[in-house]
Amino acid sequence: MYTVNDIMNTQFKKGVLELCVLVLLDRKDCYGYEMVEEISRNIFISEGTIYPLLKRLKTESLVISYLKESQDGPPRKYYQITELGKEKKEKLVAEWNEFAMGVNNLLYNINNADMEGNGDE
Amino acid sequence: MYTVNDIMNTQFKKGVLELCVLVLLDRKDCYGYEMVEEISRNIFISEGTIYPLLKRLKTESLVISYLKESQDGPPRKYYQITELGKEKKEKLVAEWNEFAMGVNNLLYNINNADMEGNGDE
DNA sequence: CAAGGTACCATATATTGCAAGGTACCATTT
DNA sequence: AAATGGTACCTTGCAATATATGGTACCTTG
Repeated sequence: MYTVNDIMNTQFKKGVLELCVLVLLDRKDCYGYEMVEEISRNIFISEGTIYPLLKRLKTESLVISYLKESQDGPPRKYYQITELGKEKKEKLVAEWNEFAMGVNNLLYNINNADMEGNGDE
Repeated sequence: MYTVNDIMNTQFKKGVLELCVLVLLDRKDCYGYEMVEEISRNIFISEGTIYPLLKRLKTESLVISYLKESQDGPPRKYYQITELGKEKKEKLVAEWNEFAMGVNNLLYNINNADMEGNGDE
């Protein structure tokens, strides 16, 4: 079921799954189980993680949900991203990019101390 | 003092700071306060974060420490990476790269469902 | 009707970053 | 000499979140 090795550092994921879910939902409506499968293609995720997350997103009005019958099992609860959710997504994407760049700078020893000549305190 | 905006998602950092510290120490011995300054050039980090982290790394024998006098203030506690620490660093770097790639795949909609034709369950 | 896949959910736990607060050294200023 | 501010260390309590675990229920197939 899970295609990515599960030894991946759990801590790395903190905060990123919210981003991943919002990105997926910005493409199309999805139900929880489906998102676990999608995300699992790239990073390991447990089923027990997605449902509390979706609940939180709904509480924060970043998504809404509706039920839909299924032939393969019980009814599916589809989630749809809201305008607020889209804004949040954009923000998270920007933060992620900045963050990932910062980490890579540190890993590759790119010292940008000189690049910020303006004392911005 | 802190050059990176502090609105960056706190959760993103989980687990990454350990990686950053080990990478810095793999280049040269550092003391805590110094590492906060170095890391802060790229991602925000609070002083209250580094000392418990260093303590943990020491407990896990990933680093050792020694004191050294300073003209600028109280004695500095320098940290030095161990062989075990270097192994851990390599592992974390690899995990980080895999993870960051996975997230980017999701963000850029690179569907690698076809790339793993072997049903490996 | 039993088994297994699909699909949902809740609870308890562990990890870890941060804020807040504290101690102490040193140089400069008043 | 006293006050100030920067350097440098540390601890405690809190908040956020991924996971394990366990549960319910639908549907198909043997």
